[in-house]
Amino acid sequence: MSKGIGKYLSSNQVRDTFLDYFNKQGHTIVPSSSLIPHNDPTLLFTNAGMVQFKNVFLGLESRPYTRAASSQKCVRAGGKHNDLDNVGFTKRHQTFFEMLGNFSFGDYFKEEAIEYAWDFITNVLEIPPEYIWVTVFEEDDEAASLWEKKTSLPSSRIVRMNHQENFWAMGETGPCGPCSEVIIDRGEEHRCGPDCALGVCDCDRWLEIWNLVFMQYFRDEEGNLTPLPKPSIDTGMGLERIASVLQGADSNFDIDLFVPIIAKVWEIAGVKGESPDEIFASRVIADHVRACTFLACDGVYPSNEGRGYVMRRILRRAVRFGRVLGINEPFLAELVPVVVGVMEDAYPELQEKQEFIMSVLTQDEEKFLITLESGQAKASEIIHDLKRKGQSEIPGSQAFMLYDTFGFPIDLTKDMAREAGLSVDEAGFERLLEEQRERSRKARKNDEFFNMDLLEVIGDLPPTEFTGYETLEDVAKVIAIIDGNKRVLELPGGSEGLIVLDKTPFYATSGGQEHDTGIFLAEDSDEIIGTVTGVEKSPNETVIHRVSLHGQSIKVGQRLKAAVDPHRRQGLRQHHTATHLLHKALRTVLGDEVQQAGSLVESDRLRFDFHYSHDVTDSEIQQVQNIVNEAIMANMRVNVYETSLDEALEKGAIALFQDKYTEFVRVVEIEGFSMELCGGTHVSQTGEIGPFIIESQYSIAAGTRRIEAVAGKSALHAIDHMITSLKEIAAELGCSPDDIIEKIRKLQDTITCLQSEVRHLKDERAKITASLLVNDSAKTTSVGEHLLVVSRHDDMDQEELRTLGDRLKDQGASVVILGSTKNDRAFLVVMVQKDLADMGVDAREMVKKPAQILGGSGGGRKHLAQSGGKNVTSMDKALQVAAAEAVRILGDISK
RNA sequence: GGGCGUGUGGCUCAGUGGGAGAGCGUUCGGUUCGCAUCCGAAAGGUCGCGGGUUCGAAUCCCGCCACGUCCA
Repeated sequence: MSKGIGKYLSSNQVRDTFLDYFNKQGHTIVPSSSLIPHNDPTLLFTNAGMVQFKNVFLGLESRPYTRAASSQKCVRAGGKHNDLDNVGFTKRHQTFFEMLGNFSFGDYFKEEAIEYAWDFITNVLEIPPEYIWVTVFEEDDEAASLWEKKTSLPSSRIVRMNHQENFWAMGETGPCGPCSEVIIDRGEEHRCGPDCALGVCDCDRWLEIWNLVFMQYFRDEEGNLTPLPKPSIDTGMGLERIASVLQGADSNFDIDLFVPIIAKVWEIAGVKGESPDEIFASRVIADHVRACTFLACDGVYPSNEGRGYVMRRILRRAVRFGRVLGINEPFLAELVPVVVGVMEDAYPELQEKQEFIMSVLTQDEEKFLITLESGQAKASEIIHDLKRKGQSEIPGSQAFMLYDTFGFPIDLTKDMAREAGLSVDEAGFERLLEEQRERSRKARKNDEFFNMDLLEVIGDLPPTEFTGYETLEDVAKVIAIIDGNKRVLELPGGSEGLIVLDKTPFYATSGGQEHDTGIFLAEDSDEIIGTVTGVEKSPNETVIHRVSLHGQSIKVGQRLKAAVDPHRRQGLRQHHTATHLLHKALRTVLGDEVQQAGSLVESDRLRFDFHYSHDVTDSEIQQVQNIVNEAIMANMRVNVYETSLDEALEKGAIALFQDKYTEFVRVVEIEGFSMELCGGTHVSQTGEIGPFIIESQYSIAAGTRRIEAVAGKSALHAIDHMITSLKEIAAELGCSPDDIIEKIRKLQDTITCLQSEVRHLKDERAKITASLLVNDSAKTTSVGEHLLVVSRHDDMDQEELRTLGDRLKDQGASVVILGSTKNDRAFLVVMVQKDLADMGVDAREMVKKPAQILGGSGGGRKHLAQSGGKNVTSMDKALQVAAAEAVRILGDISK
């Protein structure tokens, strides 16, 4: 390890020093938000420091401060920014990292941003100016001259870069602007070649450590840039990168945040990190286990879709590199305490959830090991098969099947192929993968309410004021109408469209609670204008009503009366408050390990998903239900109020999304029982909820369980239904409802007895019938030394005929032909003794012709053939024909 | 959301349109001082659910459910 540049600081010190510095410059220190972006459907994970401030930059949300600084945990994997497959190959890529940033929301701009950056780097971190280069956007003379004026940088080290490199945008439209990067020149010895220069190559000599974004324009749909009235600053400095500079680490993985984790990996694997492979694999594992630890901590769970799927991919990649090191059993959980130890100062929540995180990781590892094992078996089979056929390449289709269907990683397929001396058609594999991607993308279109088009159309609309906590009816003004993803001024009568009001009593689908429905009325006449069938809320809190108009049209600017359906709302309130009671009851009965994973509140039922790693017994569910019902009967007050987040948390409120740092949060407190942050609508006394019934409890994924329950009227209906059913069952069984179980058990016993008795009797009857038949000259024919039995037994089914045939063979019959008609169907069974069948006497030949006569077809095996048809009247004829056929064949064999 | 795969006894699975099976486990009996082993026997199945095709479906077709897996 070479000597560091600047002042040696531990990573924890870097983080503290940064926040401390900006705090002294009047910045509010904002804690890292969750890795799960709140209310942002366009983003899979928080991937930059500015994510939690997005709405502030867009002017949709205001904060009590205009300058802020944070150290933000980030994940870049899945979605647009995907570094997953690069991790390990480079010295800098990580799936999980921390981003240090300072932000100005219309406060200071370029000058201060540059001054702070320079001051922090040269005076606080003590990095000598001669190591520093900066880049600016080629048209940004202002930034270039500021660097020259405000710092001691010579102009030769201020490099202008093009649009692609140094112009930043949030999306297709929205705030954007030039940026400026601070770069450390690590010295000649790190150069990649003779042409090594900033902006020319992309090697490790030139280390970008800090990006300063100057948000000064707004880009509209046509791509026009208009200056923002209040330009803003968004900066980002990778903690691991700057730490690597200060600590003289060759790569990010050589800093103090990684060293203990990598050491533990080596310890588990029993290696010393001597070969490039060992170093490579242990770096990947260290990065991935950090990502998985933090993801699990923020409530992400490995699964087969969305965020959970990305997490699973990270986790499984780590496991695969574990195998490279010779680790063949679950080991990631052993690394978690090391990660926690390194990170807990900055993220104390890790310590609290350590056990939980460990069990989440181990569970998915175990699953993956099973997948690998079965994939390996499949791959062996394929390879064996190909070698037998003398082929030298595994076709892309086979490799893809292993990957796609059985989850067997392609590189493992390649390894196995290599060991067997085969190659893999990788191009074919890639082609199939691309086809699959294309299919998925196509199927994606148009299935969400907020598609990109709609988001664009409503982008400039303000948040809608929600008045529905206080009232169910309100007079409001129409401020926008959308018809087929286009803004219009008028929506004609009889049609459907989306309507935005300046304020609304309608609750939009959010926080798991379903939307209200209701009607729009004319302001003066109370005539119904339209029916509201759906209500959604955009990411910037604009409420959008899906409305089906009656006779008259509706215009922008018009005033109308918005009225919520009170019955539906009451159902929603009952089920929402019941959900809070249920949540608390679950934690009381099962412990604090219970963590809400999802919740759905409808007007006639509720669904509650939660993480819990053990079985839940019926009696525990019963206890939970009792606690909820007692809480309802106690008729507790439900207080809803706004307070600051800190105060709410201090009082012990359960917050699901700690990253939603608005000034005030809404607390729903059930007096003396539970307290949660919640934006939903609730009853005012728990007694309003009525009866509460848990209808089912089951597992929806490993470690995740779901409860479905009903309250209020739905619960009454459920109870009614159950009582009626019980009464009907009791009446049918001729006993009282209390005795139903006992009665059914008795009946089941009786059935079992009868069944075995019937089987026994049928067998007996078959034996007797058989012995009568073989002695009945009318039913038997001797062909040479072979005995043929032909007989008809109506009302027997095929199985009974076969049993009878078996008994006849026992008693010496060589060939048995049995017929039966039952329920307007004709059956024919032909059986041949095994030795005769081996000699070539084929039962199938005897069944073909008669089958035609019966109006069907038939077949089977040599010793047993069956046929049938619908011509029941031809049964005797069919038997005759079969018999004649048998005589002929037996005659041939006897010669 | 889309694709592929799987679903058969308590468990692991075989069974490519014609009589529902194997191994392990369970119970009983034998062997043994006893256990393991070994021998013999028995119990245990709506072949995930629902339709369809067929004389006949665990098997073929369609729909649904669950699980696995890849893609988005």
